[in-house]
Amino acid sequence: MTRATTDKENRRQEIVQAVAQHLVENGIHNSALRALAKSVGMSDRMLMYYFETKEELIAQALLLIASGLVGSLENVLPRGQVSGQQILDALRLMGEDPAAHPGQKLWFEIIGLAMRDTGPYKSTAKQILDGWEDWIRERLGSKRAHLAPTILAQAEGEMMINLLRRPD
Amino acid sequence: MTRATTDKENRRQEIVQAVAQHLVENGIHNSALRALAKSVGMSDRMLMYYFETKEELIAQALLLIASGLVGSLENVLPRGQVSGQQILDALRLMGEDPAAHPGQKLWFEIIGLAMRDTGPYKSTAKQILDGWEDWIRERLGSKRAHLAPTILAQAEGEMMINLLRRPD
DNA sequence: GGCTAGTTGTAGCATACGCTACGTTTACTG
DNA sequence: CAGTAAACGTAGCGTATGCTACAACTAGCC
Repeated sequence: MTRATTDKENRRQEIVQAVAQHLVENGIHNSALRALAKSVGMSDRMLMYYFETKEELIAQALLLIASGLVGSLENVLPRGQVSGQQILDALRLMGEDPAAHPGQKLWFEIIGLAMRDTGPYKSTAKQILDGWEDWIRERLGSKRAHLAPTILAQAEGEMMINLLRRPD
Repeated sequence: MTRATTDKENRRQEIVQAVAQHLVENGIHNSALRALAKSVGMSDRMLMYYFETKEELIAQALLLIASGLVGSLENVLPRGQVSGQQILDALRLMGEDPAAHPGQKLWFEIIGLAMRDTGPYKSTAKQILDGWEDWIRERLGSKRAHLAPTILAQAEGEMMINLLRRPD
């Protein structure tokens, strides 16, 4: 029984992984249950077999994306004694990478949904935001840690405006 | 015939007005045709009589909101020779007014939809963004006008983060 | 009064969505 | 091998959505 549980749990993780990828590539807007099932390679019936509701599935996928996103930041800058300007420059550089754009779009899609919080979007958005702020604070060092909220806001604002004004 | 056209046009404007109000109060997420019709005080059938598609109706309402929003900014600060800090402070003060929150939520909802641009959201978002940037540039005066994009990003980022972290 | 054009109500179509009923297959245990 | 529970496929339910067909009413003009 424990073995079966483990297998099922592994399967669930694979599904969450595939759904997360689908979300990044296609957005929440184009993620009906049937479309997700197609991306995962199974029927929507099976998604409901492995997860109670669509909302639970999406929540887990967003969680995975959030942890991956914050984790990927970990090694791009050393901790402590980095100036705010250097942090902003690093974030700007990362933001310009076209490979990062789908994830950024998804991020602001989540924010839009969080505004009328139905479901897991608001908590996920807060979590990602906190992750970023912690990351900034750690680079700044304790002496300038109070600048973190301002730098975060600047970076978020620039990211949003760039996405809106980009042609694509 | 010209008279009939005028009457119909007036009626259209009234509808757009009511729909705009509904959008600000309830968000795009809760704005199905039948819900809009109820707010306007007519049947959804009539909405389709006055407008070709729902998309056209929403687009016009968003346009009205955008122009009203930028227009309301006009007299809160004098033009020219205002420092970036003063502008940011003024925007922060406005953003803290609870009466402004529904509009702000709608704003980020529009941005989220603009990310997968289906319909009028992206152009409306750009338009509002340009309006704000122009407003900032005019307050700064020509000497410091180049600071406008940075200030705009800072203000947008702070507004977004505040909305996400607010309890409600 | 008839006629036409603009206006409105009733009812419902077609599609998409999240989710489920129900039966069948698979795989493991005794 | 028999029996049982997990794993899956097929089909479709109920609801919501954007939109429309169709008939009826109203108003102005001859």
